[in-house]
Amino acid sequence: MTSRDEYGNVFLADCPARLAVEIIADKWAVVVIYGLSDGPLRHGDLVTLIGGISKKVLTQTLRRLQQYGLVSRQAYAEAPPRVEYALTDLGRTLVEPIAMLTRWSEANGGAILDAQDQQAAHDEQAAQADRDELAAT
Amino acid sequence: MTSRDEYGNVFLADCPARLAVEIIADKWAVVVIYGLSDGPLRHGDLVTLIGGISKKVLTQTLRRLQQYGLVSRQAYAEAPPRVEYALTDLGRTLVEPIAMLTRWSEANGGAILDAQDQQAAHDEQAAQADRDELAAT
DNA sequence: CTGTATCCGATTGGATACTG
DNA sequence: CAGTATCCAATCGGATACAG
Repeated sequence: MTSRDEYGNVFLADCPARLAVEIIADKWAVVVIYGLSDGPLRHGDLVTLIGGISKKVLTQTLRRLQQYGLVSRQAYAEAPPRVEYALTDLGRTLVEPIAMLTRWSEANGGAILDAQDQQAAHDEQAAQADRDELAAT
Repeated sequence: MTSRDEYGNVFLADCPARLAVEIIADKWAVVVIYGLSDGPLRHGDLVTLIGGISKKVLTQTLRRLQQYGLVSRQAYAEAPPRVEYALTDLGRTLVEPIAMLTRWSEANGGAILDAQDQQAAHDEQAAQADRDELAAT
């Protein structure tokens, strides 16, 4: 019994622990869930709220989240049409884990940017070394 | 000041809160970090530990995590060559949020599968209704 | 063993225009 | 407003072969 088993084998493709990965391994799914965490929103509201997402992709994302039972869709028979999306009870249980990730981001975002800068500097240094080595031949 | 601002605007593309999303929104990155959480591993070990990942993609993922300063790479000048990957201090701070997600998966995996089944049944019902409607014309 | 390089099919996502 | 359909470019990821 290795410690890996305690974690529930994230590594096997059919393992339930991969479900969360499947869901949140989608840039937009996370943002959409987060955007709905304050309450129901309409399709157009989400488009404007979330920067850089297209209608098509938003719809796709919402459909997927519906499939998972994380988001519910309520259409009103009005003119003009109105459709509201909201988190289900199940979906709301995901808000806290996601919030934890954004908190991590806020806490460590600076460190990551620094690491990227250092990495870039290191790469540049290595590239310079390569050029020197090449020139020496 | 809306409650959204408290969360730090996950919605703007240049917001630091999106960093975690950028990192996590990669199926393999999560699994790799999780795989390294018990200690350093070699490239080949990771390939066999993680089911379904190719050498190429593993290398790409490791490079990206290096860029973020989450993973360190230690090469030993031996024959045969040996390379070990390990989480950095920064990388280790991500283990707990990720573990939280897998715990969520284990707790709610069943509910999601149920929701998918219900959704499938609902879709089938709707498809049947469509066929009926079509037949009535 | 640890990568890199190349080819190539599959999938993604954006723009646009159109329906209800 | 909400959503679909279509086209199209770009990226992803797997397989294979090759290099250090």
